[in-house]
Amino acid sequence: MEDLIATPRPRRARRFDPDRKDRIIDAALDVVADHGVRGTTHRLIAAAADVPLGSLTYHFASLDDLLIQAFTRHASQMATAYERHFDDVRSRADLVEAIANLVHNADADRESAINFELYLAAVHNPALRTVTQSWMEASRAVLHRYLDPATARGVDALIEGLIIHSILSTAPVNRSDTVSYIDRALRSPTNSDTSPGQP
Amino acid sequence: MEDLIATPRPRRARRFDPDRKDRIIDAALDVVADHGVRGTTHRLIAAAADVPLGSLTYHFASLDDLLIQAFTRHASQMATAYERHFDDVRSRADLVEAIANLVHNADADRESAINFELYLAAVHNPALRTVTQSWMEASRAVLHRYLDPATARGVDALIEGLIIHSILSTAPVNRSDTVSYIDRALRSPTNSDTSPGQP
Amino acid sequence: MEDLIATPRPRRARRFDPDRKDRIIDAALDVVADHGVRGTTHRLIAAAADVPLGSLTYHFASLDDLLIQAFTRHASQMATAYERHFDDVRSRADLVEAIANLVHNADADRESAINFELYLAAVHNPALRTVTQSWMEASRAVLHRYLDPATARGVDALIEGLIIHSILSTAPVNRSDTVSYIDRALRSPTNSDTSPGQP
Amino acid sequence: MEDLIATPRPRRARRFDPDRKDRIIDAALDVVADHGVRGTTHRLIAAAADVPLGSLTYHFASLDDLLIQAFTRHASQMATAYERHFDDVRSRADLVEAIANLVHNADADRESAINFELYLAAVHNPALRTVTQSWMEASRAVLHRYLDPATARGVDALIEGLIIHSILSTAPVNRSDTVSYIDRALRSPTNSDTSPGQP
DNA sequence: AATGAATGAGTATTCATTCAT
DNA sequence: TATGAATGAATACTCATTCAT
Repeated sequence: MEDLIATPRPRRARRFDPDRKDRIIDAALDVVADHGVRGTTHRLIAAAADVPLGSLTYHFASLDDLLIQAFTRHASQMATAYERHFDDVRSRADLVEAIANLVHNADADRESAINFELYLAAVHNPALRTVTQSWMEASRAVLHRYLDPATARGVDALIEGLIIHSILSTAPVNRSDTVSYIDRALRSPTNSDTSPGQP
Repeated sequence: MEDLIATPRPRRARRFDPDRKDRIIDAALDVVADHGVRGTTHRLIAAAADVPLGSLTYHFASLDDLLIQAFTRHASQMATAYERHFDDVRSRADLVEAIANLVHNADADRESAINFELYLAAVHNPALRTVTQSWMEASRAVLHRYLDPATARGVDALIEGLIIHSILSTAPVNRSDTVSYIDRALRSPTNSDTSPGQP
Repeated sequence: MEDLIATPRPRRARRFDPDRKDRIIDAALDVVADHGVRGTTHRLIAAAADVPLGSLTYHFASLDDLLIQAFTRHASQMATAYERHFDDVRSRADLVEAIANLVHNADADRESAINFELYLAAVHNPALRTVTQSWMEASRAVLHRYLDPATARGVDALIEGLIIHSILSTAPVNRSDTVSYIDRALRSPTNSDTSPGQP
Repeated sequence: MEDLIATPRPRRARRFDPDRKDRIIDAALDVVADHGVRGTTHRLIAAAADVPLGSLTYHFASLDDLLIQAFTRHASQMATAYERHFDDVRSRADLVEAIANLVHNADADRESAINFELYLAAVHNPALRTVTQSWMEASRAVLHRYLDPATARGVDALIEGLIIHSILSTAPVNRSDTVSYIDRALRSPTNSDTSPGQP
C-alpha cells in the first residue's frame, strides 16, 4: 500500500479504453488471488487495473457486483480450461494422467486459490452459489465423458481434496501416490476386496 | 434524559469473570462460522461473548492473534472429536461407516464451515499454516490406525473433497455413493482392474 | 426526532472546495500551536478546518504525513518572514535592533511555540530533521548577509536561547540586556579582554 | 511493544521492594528520553521499571502526576550536576572551558533531550512552570558565582541555544567556535568595538 | 498493600460509495 | 461520460484509569 502512495502514477489520460471493464475484472481476480476476498478493496483493484477509483463504481454497481462478475468469469474460464485439459484423453491411462496433471500443476495454484476463495465466498453469499453450482456441473460433465455419473462425482471430490491438500501442505505430494488414488477411484464399484492396513 | 432512553444493554457489572478469555475464543468461532473470517470483527465477537470491546484487545494483542488462538482451539477440538469418532471401529465395514458418517452429518456443518475458513485464512497467513498442518497430521494419524500411510492420505483427501462438495452442493448427496467412493479408496492399490465409462 | 434535536453542526454542503488541503495544513499548525504536537489529533484539526474527518485521511496518508507537511510549510514561512525582517538592515545598529525585535516580539509567540514543537518532534522523527536542517540553514544564511559564518552561527544560537527563555520565563526580559548580549556576540573574536564578574 | 508481548516476563514476586517508587520515576525519565513525552505511556513505564501496571496508579495519582515528579527529580539532578560541573572553576579560562564542555558533551544528550521535553511540556502545563523556573534560576545562580546577573542570563541563553543546535544539527559543531562564542558573551558590555561582516 | 483484570472513551485509519464537475 | 474529491460509518487498536480480589 505504501508502494501505491510512494509511486504516484503518472497522470494517465486514457480517453479511449474500450476493454477497461474487462481489465478491471481481471485485476479483481489478481487481487483476490493475492489478498483473498477478505483483503480485496476498490482501491487495490483500481491500482492493479491502473484505473481511477471512480471508474470501478461507474462500471459496477458495488464491490459485490464486481466480485460476482469476476468469479463468474473465473468459473467459465476454469470450465473451458478443464475441458481442453481432457481433450486428448483416449484411454483410461490418459485419464489418470490428465487428472494427476491437474493436481500436480504448480501453475494452477493461482487458479485454485481463486477457486477456494470462490467456494468460501459462496458459503455466505447465495448469489455466488449459482456460479459454484454451474462450475461443479461443468467439471463433472467433463469427467462424465469417460465415467459414469456416480464415479464422476467421486473422482471430482477426490480431485478437490487432493488440490486443497497440495495447496496447504508444506510437504511435497508424491505423484505416484496420487496416481494410485485416482486409479482406485476409477475402479468398478461392484465387488469390494479385502481390508488393508492394520485392522 | 438520553440515558433513560438510550440504555441499550443492561449495565453489566461483571468485574470477576475468570474464564472470559475462553468465552471470547468460543464466541470468535461462532462469529467465524456465521459471518466468515471476512465478516469477523471485534465488535461482533464482543457482542457474541457479551463482553465490552476493550476486553478483546486486553486479552488478545490483535484480531489476528485472536483468530489464531480460536482456530488453534478449533483444530484441537476437531482432532479430539475425530479420534473419538473412530474409537469403535473394529472392522473394515466399521471404518467405511464411520467415514460415511463424517460426510453425511449435517450437524458437522458448523465445524466444516469453520474448517474451510481456517484453510483459506491459512493460504494468506503463514502463522495459520502450523495449525492446518497439525490438524492434517492428526486426522491422518487417526486413519493410519487402520490404513497404510499412503492410503490414509488418499482417504483423507477424499473426505475433504466430499465434505466441501456436500457443503456447497444444493442437491443432496447419495449416501450409498459415498460408501462406494470410500470403499474404492480403501482397496489395495496393486492390480488395477479394467476401465469403466465410455473411453 | 433525534435529528431535530441533535444537529450539532450546520449541514455543510461544500463539495467543491479547491484549497481545502491548504486550509487543513493551516488548521494543523493552529492546533499544534494551541495543544502541542502531543495534543494534536485528526479530530481537532478537522474541527479547526471545519472539514469532515475523512477529509484528512483523504488528503494525507497519515497524521505524521500531515504534520510533516505542516511543519514544512511553517519552516518556509518562517524563513520568508525572517528574510523580510532583516531587509532594511543597513548598519550594525540596525542589525542589533532587528535581532532584538525578534526576541522581544510577543506576536511571535505562536510562531516560536510551533517552532519548538517542530524541534522536539524532530528529535524523535528523522523525517523532520530535513525540515529543521533547512530552516536553520535559511536563518543562518540571512545572518550571513551581515556576518561571517562562525559569528552567524553563534548569533543564531543566542537568538534561539533568548527566545526559548522568553517563552518560558515568567519574569519580563529586559530589552537593553538583550541588546547587550547581541552586541557582544557581534564583536570580533580576536582579542579577548579581561574577565568580568566575581571570579 | 511486540517484544513486551512476546517475552512474558517471568512471574515476578517482589514482596519487599522499598524503592520501587524511585525506580518508577527513573524509568519514566528513560521512557521520556527514548519516546518523548508524546510517546510516554503507563504501559511503557511499567515495562521499563519491570513493575506491574497497577503499581503506577497505586503510587501516582495520574500519569501527569508521575511526569511532574519525574521532571522535578530530573531538574534537581541537573541542578546538582551543574553545580558540580563548575566546582573547579578558578579562572576565566576555566569558566570558558567548563561551559564549552557543557555543550560538547555527547553523554549529555539524554539529559538535554529530557530537558527540552520538559520545556515543551511546560508550555502547555502550568504545573511544570515551577520546575522550569527553578531549574533556570539554579543554573543562573551557578553562573552568577562568576558573572554579574545580566551576563549570567546572556550566557545561560547562549548555552541553551548552542545545546539545542548541537542536538538538532547533523554537522559536527566546531569547539573552537563555541569557545569564541562564550568568550564574547563573557566580555564587558561597555564599549562596543567595530562591526564585522559586510555591513 | 498491591495487582491483574476490566472498561469505555478516544485514536488513527480504511473504505464503499456518492456526487459535483 | 468519466473521475477525483469528498464523506461518514465502521474498523482495529490504545490507553488512562478503576476496582474486585
